[in-house]
Amino acid sequence: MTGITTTRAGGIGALSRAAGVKIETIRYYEKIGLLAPPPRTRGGNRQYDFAALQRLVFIRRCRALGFSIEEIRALLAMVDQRGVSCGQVHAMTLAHLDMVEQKMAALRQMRDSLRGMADQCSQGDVPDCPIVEALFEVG
Amino acid sequence: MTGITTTRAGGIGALSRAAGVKIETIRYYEKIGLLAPPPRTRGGNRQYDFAALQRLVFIRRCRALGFSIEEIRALLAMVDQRGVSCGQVHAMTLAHLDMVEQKMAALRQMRDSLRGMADQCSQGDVPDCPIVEALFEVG
DNA sequence: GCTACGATCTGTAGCAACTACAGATGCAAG
DNA sequence: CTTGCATCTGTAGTTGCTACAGATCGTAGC
Repeated sequence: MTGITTTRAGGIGALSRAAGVKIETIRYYEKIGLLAPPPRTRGGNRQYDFAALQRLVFIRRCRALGFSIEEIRALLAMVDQRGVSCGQVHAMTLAHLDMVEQKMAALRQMRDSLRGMADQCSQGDVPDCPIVEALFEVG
Repeated sequence: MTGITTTRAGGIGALSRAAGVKIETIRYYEKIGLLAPPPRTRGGNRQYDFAALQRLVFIRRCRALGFSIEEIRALLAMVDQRGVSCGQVHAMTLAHLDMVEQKMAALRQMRDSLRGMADQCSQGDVPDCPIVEALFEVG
C-alpha cells in the first residue's frame, strides 16, 4: 500500500484513497482549477504531495458541509493569499449557515405537507385517493 | 386574456400562466414523456385542454414537494392505469417522506458544524483562522 | 389582402458537480 | 518480457431545467 505522508508523494490512486475522493473527481477539480496541476512522472502520471492531500481534504469537508464549488474557490483564494483574514471566512461561514437554514425550512414545509397527506389517506384500494385528489386540484 | 377552462382550450402560453410552469419546462415535460403530446393547430401550435392543466398542476405540486421526475412518472402511471390503488400512493408518499427527513438530518448536521466553527472564530485579522485549520486537518 | 408584432416553433447548448465509459498507455512484479 | 492493474485523455451521460437563435404562426389593425 503506497500512502501519501508528509514526506512521501504518491499517485492519484493513493491520493484518492487518502482523501476519500474519487479519481475522476480529482481530475475534475484539476480541470476546473480547484487543484493545481501536479508534477508528473516521465510517463505522464500525476504525483501528489502532502499539501495536495491537505487541500483535497479541505475541499471534501467543505463539500460535505454543502459549500458550492464557487464558494470553495473563494475560500481557497482567501487561504492562498497570505494572510487569511478570519473575518472574511467567518462571514462566508455565516452566509452559508443562512442558506442551510433556508433549505431546512423548505424541507420542513415539505415534510409537514407529506405527513398531512399521508395521514388523510385510507391506504385502501378505493379509487379516489385523497393524496392524488389534492395534488390534482387546479384552484 | 385567453384562459383554459373546463370547456375552453388554449395555447402553451395560457397553460404556462394557468399552471405556473414555464413554457420551456412544459415542452421539456412533453419531451421526456410526462405530458402527452397535445393536438396542434394547422400551423403546428400546441392546443391544451383542462385535463392537461390538471396534470401539469399535479406535476408542479409534486416537484414543489421534492419528488423527482422519476417518482412523479411512477405516481402518474398509477393514476393513469385505472384504478388508483391508494395503498401504493401512500407507500410512495411515506418513502419520499423518509428521504426528506434524511436530507433534513444531513442539513442539521451541517448547521451544527457550521455554527460550532463560527463560534470558535475570533473574526479577527489573525493569520490562523480556526475554521480554516479545522478544515485542513488531514487526520 | 397586407403588415406588424407578439406567440410559438425546433433544435442546440449551457448550468452544477460529478460519473462513466472507451481505448490507449504507464509501471512494477515475477 | 509479459502480465495485469493503474492512469492517461477525451467525450458523453446524469437531473431538471433554462437560454438562446432563427424560423414560422396567428391575429389585430388598416
